[in-house]
Amino acid sequence: MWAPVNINPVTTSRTVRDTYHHGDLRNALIRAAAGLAERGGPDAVTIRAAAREVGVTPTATYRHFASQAELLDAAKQVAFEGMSRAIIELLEAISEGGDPVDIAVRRFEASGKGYVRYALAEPGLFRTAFCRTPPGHEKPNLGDVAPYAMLTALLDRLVEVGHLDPALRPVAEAGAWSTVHGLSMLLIDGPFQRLDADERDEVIDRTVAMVSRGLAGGPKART
Amino acid sequence: MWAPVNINPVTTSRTVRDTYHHGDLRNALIRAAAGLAERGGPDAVTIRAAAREVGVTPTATYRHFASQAELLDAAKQVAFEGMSRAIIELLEAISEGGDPVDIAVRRFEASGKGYVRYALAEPGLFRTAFCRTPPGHEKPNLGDVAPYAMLTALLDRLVEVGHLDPALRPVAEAGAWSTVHGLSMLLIDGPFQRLDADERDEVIDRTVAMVSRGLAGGPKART
DNA sequence: TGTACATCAGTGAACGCGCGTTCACTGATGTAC
DNA sequence: TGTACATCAGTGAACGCGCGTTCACTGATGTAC
Repeated sequence: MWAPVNINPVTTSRTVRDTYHHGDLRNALIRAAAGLAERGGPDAVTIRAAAREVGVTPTATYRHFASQAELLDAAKQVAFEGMSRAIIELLEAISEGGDPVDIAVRRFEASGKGYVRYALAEPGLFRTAFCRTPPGHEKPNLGDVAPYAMLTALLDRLVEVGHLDPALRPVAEAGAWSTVHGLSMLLIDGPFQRLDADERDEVIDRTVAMVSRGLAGGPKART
Repeated sequence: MWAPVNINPVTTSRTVRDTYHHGDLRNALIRAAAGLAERGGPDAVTIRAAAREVGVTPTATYRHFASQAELLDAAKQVAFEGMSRAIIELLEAISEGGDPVDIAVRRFEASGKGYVRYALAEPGLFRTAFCRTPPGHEKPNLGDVAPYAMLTALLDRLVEVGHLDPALRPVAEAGAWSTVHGLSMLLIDGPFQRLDADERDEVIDRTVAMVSRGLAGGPKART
């Protein structure tokens, strides 16, 4: 089930430069930063390490990024993009046709599993995507976060199709996102990190199913 | 709803020592480490800062802790204890008597809200409780984590009382914990940190309710 | 087509910082006699 | 009750590290004439 798929094509090209001018330093630094994040998480994303990776003086970095925070932010963006790509990949694997409710639910569940799968496959990037942003630098708009927009669409579809009670629709994003996010964290850094592959799969399946049921509205539903 | 309660009595006593021998340096260092974690999260827990706080040489710390990792671990334990206390406090506020199903569900939901509440009240300690442990130093046994044992008991009770379908009982801990953990993370460091107090309360209430319904088993339950 | 020169993208040395950790030491404590 | 001495819990100086960031600079580039 969790076959290793090349989820994120971030390369760690350690290309040695042969000209004085690099030509594409900004992008090279972003790639290096992403590679550092992949291997060591957000703490590994430093100006000096990225410059070293690219084969350039730390000072050169300041032509392209005002500070370390900006470089980290770039890595963060790469991480988010990788996550979106991973989720979309799983979403698109769901065959169309058949019962629309079933399809909508399966697409929703696939997105959740894709989220967790990305976290397990790329823990460093996952941690980077969600590392603390210094106060004042947060993304102003929640809708700008791609996975959030994706989730909103999936939930809207669940309402259209009759699976999700409209009364339970408000802020349903929070519940769904929280669950897969928490599960990811607990699996990669928390108390669930010692689970073996089978236990992990069971936990993921049952947890995602729990969210599906919870959104549908239980028999003793309490709003 | 989220009235400020003194959840964690960790003091930051900056008591100046008047004897050469401290008398209780180990505990003083733990208290200092917890204070640092409270104010600055896990990254702020350093040997030097803790020693400074207590008014002692960094070297003195090594009489009581083999390394910085051990000091951090002590702070982590304090954080977990604080969390347990906060949750128990809310649990015990639920009046007994009346419909046992209702009580069991309300206790379960209170524990979830207590978890999130602690994260919001003490983000630094919360982050410390769940900060990455270097591989090989993880807690060996999940049952040793106090909140986990508490959660298990609450879920067992939900089965006894007939709210939770026994077929859905296995690994239900994972689903419940994941949701409140993810919600906490997204609220304190993630994309939900900009929500105002009302939005936040709505998100918490609806998300916890979603878990309750999901555990009970929805109309279109898919195991 | 050739050249002067402004602009741009890098270099290299240096700063100050806080960290974990080690070392040889010394002052305080308490116990055996 | 007094004292010698072992033990213990601290000190103080130092190490090497990697970091972010600044400075004056220089080599490469490309454009105007």
